[in-house]
Amino acid sequence: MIDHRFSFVEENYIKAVYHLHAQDGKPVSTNALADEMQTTAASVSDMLKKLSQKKVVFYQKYKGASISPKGKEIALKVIRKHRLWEVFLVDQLKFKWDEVHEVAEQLEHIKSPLLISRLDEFLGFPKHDPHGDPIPDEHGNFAQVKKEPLSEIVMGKSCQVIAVDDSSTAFLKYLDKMGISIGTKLSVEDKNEFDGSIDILIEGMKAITVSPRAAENLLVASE
Amino acid sequence: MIDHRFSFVEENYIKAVYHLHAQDGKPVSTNALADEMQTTAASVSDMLKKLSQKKVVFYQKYKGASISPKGKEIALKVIRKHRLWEVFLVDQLKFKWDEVHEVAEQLEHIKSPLLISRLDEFLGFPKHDPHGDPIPDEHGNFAQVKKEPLSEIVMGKSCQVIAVDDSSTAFLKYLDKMGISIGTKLSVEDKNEFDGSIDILIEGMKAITVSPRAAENLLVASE
DNA sequence: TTATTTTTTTAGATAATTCTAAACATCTAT
DNA sequence: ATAGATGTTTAGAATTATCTAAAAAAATAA
Repeated sequence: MIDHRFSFVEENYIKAVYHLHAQDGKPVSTNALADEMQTTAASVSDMLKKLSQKKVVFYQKYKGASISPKGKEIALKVIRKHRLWEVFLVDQLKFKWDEVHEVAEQLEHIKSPLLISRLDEFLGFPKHDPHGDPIPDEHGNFAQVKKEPLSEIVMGKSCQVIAVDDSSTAFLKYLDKMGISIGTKLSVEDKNEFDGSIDILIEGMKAITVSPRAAENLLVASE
Repeated sequence: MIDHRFSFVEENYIKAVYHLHAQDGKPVSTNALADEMQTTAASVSDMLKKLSQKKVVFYQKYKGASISPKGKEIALKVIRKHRLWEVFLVDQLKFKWDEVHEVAEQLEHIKSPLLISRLDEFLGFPKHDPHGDPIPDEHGNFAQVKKEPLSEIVMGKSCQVIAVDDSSTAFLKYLDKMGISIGTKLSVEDKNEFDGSIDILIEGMKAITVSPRAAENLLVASE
């Protein structure tokens, strides 16, 4: 079995196809990929043709692309690396949530299975990255917890913050100020009809009100 | 001042010119570089022309290349990153001496000043890498201890192992077995005329004999 | 259903890095 | 000092990833 070697750029395309394809299961359009990759539709077209030949995506002209089993394997390896490095940066090097992305984008392409298994061990085999996203194991398996926006939780229910949909600095700063982070347990106390804001009780102690905008971007797992 | 961005490949050439140039201060020949970079003289020629335009090397056709102040600055930054990552791999991730090089070659190109300053701090501001080579600070300064091969040390003198000239697995395994590592203090007890082997006393306790070949590749600082 | 708009693909160029083969410069030994 | 060996550079081509502009296909709206 020939083990293709993929360039950084190719890995990024594979990851993007995986992410966009995973969202709804429908093939990813050339334009959607161009948007994601910050490039032109022409470049995407060329690259999809190549990746299709390398059998990491399924691609039909004018019909978009979807991820192949081989592509999924590669994507999950890169995602595993990305998220492990994020844990390292935040837990060990005291990076803030919003400082890790650019660096992890580089580190995820380092090729060394030994490095990753040692890093995983060093970090204590974490199951989630600092944004609450699950970290695949070496076989690409991960437990996907059902994520819902806080805005969808019915009144009275308890839940735990496991991720955010918006990773902007502004939002993360807002959460910091509110005393909300990944892992925070809270219950929905009331929903205000007139503006959609939600009253929550953090860890059964502090009562605060969050805006509808915030509630849509806070992803929680209900208990 | 325009801040050129250098590719991985360019950084590797700059590093190679710095290392080879530093050895004796003479300009580096095209062939020597081709050898070091595992490529052809033609490729080196092309690259030197480019690096000369970017003012990181001084280069005259048929006369070889030497490092410029700007090139030295870049080389030292890359070397600093390489050695800090080596410390991380060995001290934190339990890599062996001979497992770190390939991975560090990749990690040294990650661009993030914050990452490196945090890593430096995390590691406790180490002054030497696992092979005993000094780690430049953020300004490129490092204390160069006078390194001599053990074979040059006069009888009766005490010294400390600070580096190795040969990083082959075979040699490193040999040292492991002998109980010698970076930092080992020893004294030269006797030199055997007939085969050039040297009797040493490790830490004033264990007496062993090392081959002339080993003595040439063990770099020590005499006290 | 045909015309118009949008999306996607191709064609043709550019830039970076590498290669082989051929030309050229320098060194060395007679 | 010159011929042959060695070292170095140029010329020309291949590869990867990108772009713009133009052509082709698909979607949409009258």
